[in-house]
Amino acid sequence: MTDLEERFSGALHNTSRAWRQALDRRLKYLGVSQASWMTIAVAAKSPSPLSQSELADRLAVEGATMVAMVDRLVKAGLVVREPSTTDRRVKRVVLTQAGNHLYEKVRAEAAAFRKELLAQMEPKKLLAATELLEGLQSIIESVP
Amino acid sequence: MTDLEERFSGALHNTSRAWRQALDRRLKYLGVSQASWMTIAVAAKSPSPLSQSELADRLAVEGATMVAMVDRLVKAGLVVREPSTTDRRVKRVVLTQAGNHLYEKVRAEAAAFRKELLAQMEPKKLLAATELLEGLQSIIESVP
DNA sequence: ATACCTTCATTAGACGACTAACTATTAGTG
DNA sequence: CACTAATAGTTAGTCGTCTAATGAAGGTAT
Repeated sequence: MTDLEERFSGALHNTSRAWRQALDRRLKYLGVSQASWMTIAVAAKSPSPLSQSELADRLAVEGATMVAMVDRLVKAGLVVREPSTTDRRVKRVVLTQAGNHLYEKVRAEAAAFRKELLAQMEPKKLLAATELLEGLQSIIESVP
Repeated sequence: MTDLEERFSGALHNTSRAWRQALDRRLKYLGVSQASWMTIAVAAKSPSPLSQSELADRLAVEGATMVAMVDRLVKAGLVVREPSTTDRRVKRVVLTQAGNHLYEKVRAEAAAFRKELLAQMEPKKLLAATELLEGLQSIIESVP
């Protein structure tokens, strides 16, 4: 008697996990993980350089996590820390040329992968599932 | 529509992440994470004690990950390692009484939480979403 | 029976996430 | 203005995950 709710829960977590792993495998040759790429993407998309706190907020991770992430990205030569001139607590994260170059390549790969995976899905059903997931997400986030 | 695909992808990952985090918060008072609980659950459900490799397979993690997990569980007094009598490479993972007690409590909590979250979902839509996710999961897993 | 190959568990090192505690700096309130 | 709040970044320690390398044990083929 596999309960539908249990089945949904399993499908949700397994699919999300499998997706991440498959994308990580696909991007491995670029030497960059999804978490690193997402950080670079958010930094790249912003018109003006973001602080580490702003990056952490937009990626829904803690400040301490972002410190470690930026450490790695700096070490890899993809970004630099630039002290703010107006607020001496703040350091802005700026992409290097290598960072921008990498971002363009990775963005194309990730979009292609997403398209490939979802090509066989019926748009109507995909929309219905998206709406259900979004509704569920706000329910979860409103739980104490 | 690339837009929908991107929206779905975001909803999938965010919902899964939010769920895990919320459940972890809910189970925090028991002092056990979902990964630990899942390991204990698989061990508890098996009629005969499983080896670490079998546990790793069923939880879809690597052997090295399971070594660390069992280390923590042993340290917490929830399981013990028992050398196999027939194959001296193998160690079977056996729940202690504390492990069994904990499992019962956590299982009830997780099921209640799942029910609570999904209570407002329409069964028809939930089934459709489950089927879409399961289909997607097998597509992802068949990707090289 | 020896040489080779596979499997099981382990260790070491890295990544990515968290919380808790800390320093430095800024902003707000009396 | 001075005291207090809050914010930005950091460090330290833990968890969970991975890959790669290793040692011990079991199988297999010649």
